[in-house]
Amino acid sequence: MNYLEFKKLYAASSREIAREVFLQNRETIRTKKEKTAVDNLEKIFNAVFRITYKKGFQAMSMRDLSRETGMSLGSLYAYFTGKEKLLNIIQTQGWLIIKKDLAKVLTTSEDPREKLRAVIRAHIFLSEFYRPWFYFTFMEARNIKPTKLKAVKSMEEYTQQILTDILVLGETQALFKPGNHELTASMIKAMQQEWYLKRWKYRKLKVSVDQFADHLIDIIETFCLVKKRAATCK
Amino acid sequence: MNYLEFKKLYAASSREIAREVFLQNRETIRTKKEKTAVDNLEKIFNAVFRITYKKGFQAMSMRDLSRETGMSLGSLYAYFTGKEKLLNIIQTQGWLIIKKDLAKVLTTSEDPREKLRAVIRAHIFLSEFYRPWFYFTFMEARNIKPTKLKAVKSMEEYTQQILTDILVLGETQALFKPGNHELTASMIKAMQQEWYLKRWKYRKLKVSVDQFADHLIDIIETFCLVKKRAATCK
DNA sequence: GTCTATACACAGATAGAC
DNA sequence: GTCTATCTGTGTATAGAC
Repeated sequence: MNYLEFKKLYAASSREIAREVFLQNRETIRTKKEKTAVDNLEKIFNAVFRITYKKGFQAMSMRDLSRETGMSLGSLYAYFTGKEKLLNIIQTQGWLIIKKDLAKVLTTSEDPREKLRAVIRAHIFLSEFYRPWFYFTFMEARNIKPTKLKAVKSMEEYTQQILTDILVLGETQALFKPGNHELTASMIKAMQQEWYLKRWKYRKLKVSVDQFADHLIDIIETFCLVKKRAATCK
Repeated sequence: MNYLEFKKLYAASSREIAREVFLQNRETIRTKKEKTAVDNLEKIFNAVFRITYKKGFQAMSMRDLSRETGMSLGSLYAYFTGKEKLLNIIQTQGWLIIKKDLAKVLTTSEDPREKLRAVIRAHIFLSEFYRPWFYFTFMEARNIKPTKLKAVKSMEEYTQQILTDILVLGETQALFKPGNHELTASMIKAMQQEWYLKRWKYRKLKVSVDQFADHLIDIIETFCLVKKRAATCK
């Protein structure tokens, strides 16, 4: 499956996320009319991503956000009780998106080789589609209060566990070589992250998301599969 | 070469870095006595790393820094003209360290296979030794003024170019398979970065820096080398 | 060379008009 | 539902005593 096909099948739109945030925060959002609220939430999130990409969340002032959205300070505070709550909403929602879509992918195949390919691709494609959400969640992870911090680390652990499990399953079926699967899973995650952390680099190199995913899968399959046609170091 | 041997041969001490900063900023540092200045600079850098690891540079106040170093606000300003200058000093110095030590490694061997291993290991070992500097430089890269931004991107490009050149050289000698070497070099960089960005994960998995480097080299050699003994997916 | 006390700007947040 | 005007805390930075 390539990126275009994936996009059609799995990804919710940016607007649907805003709608979900609205539904889950109805009691604190002062604007009750759905269309207005969802419109504004979408505007707010996009503005946050634009500003924080350049200087980070802490350095973004509410006045910056007011300017970028075209909304007044007072209006902004109708949508969240404070700056910290806004941070919280974005981080929580980001994690929910990933988890939901990854779960769908997991059920697609029984063959560990297929499964591995599907999960690696899905994660990269999701991070492409929701790049601002992924980038933000990674870069602002430090600002999470200790109470919520556990949830973020376990998200890293959750996605890594999925990969490790597939590698272990493949070994029991004699499809994958034995080895330190946890470490290999970590390396896969590192390469996946590269895609959304250094997007500017790949734009410059003119590497598409499909090429990137194929290359990563090629490296991992050459390393893990018991037999494999001679791969090129492409 | 393992980490212990590397450490003895290449790495400057944390104190020597502070001394170099002192020498390069003599005109702006108000404290003229070398020992006092270097002592305090070392204390300041360590405090900055401890604080910003948890909450980032923007969120660190000068009062935080005063508390952590045990120095007063007034004293701190004797060492840099402002918070922004402090950021600048750390980022510049971090880059100088890496460049100098990497250059030394490059001259060690003529065989591309040896060279590739040496460069990959050296980068990981340096990032282990100077972990706070690497972590800080990566995470605070966004806060650099556009005038200095070019230097940071070219640092990423510089280290990547070294890897690409080795892969291309190896291909011309029929030691490495043909392929998209630039993309492979990117993937190597991504995995190297993983080591200093997610140190907590490897502490938990009880993976040493030597194991990590070996695993990364194993993956890349399995993918790139023309012939290779059957590798385990360890 | 280092400290305390303080100036001054700007942040987050809210009250109340429209 | 959105705006403007404003409160209050905290930030960076400095002046001047010791």
